[in-house]
Amino acid sequence: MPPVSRTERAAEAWEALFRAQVAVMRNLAADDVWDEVSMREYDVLFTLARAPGHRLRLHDLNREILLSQPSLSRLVERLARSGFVTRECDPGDRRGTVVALTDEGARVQKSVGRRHAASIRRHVGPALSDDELDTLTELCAKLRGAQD
Amino acid sequence: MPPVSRTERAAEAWEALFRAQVAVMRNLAADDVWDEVSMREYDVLFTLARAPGHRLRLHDLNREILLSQPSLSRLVERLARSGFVTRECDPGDRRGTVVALTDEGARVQKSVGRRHAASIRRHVGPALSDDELDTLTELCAKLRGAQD
DNA sequence: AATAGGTTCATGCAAATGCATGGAGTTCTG
DNA sequence: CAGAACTCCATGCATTTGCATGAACCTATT
Repeated sequence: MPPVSRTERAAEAWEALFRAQVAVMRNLAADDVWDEVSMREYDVLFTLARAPGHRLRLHDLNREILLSQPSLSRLVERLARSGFVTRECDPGDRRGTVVALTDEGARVQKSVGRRHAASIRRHVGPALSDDELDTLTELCAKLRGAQD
Repeated sequence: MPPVSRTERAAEAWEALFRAQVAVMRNLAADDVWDEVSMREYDVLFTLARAPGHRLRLHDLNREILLSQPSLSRLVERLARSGFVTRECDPGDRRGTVVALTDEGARVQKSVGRRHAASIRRHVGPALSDDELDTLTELCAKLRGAQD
């Protein structure tokens, strides 16, 4: 029996998305690719690598990462101590801290990223066809785009 | 330019799924629904409510919840102190601990669940059509089913 | 331009989390 | 059937996280 009300449909979709995320995440976390950085640290390095100039305001970074502002602040502090990022003062807005990827940080991101991508292929690839993967991408992008 | 290789397709789909999950999760967490239990605690109560007899072995519960075994053990300990679950010894396998929802726990789950469902409807509902929601559900279920 | 209000980030502190480990119980093996 | 290997859970301990708060800076109002 399919869901009837709009609320049920939305709840069912979110439930399915959330559980799928948990299941895949667990397998990705179990794969042996997190020796240099943790998954959350990688997420920060990856986001910075995608940003123009390999740099982002802490506040903007916080919009991409599911962490409280103080937690991200300290995560970045640890990444800086490890030499993967630098923290500069934003000349345009002196409240701001600009987090920039170092060469070493970019190297680690690529190295871990390559192995992580292979891991994703192993765990996500076999589950769906090409068309299904594309449809999933499209629907998730649409869902994300509709958020605040 | 669409992704060409199978690895790229899988990576793009996972990236989209993950980011959508983060964006939606943030909005759901921001809604004023988590006054009685935290989101993770609710996840446990919800999983128990779905289980036959409103009870589950700790080990089985751990398969549904994205937490390490010790962390879940302590989370359940807190829920028991709050009176939302009980912890009994499994007579069939005396290593096991059976976590069972109390009446109070079921009440809280329903109360929070109702508001949470409305919250999901507000944040997920407007983003996609009925057919799209169903497709998303189906693809996520398939993806989840293919995991270990 | 002075003050009030808002934004961005860091720090103190308590709570939550994960890893390593150990104890108790079960199952497998020779 | 003895003991080795494995499974399930709890606890010690260090790390990570979030909340509350405060400092520094920016912006708007008068």
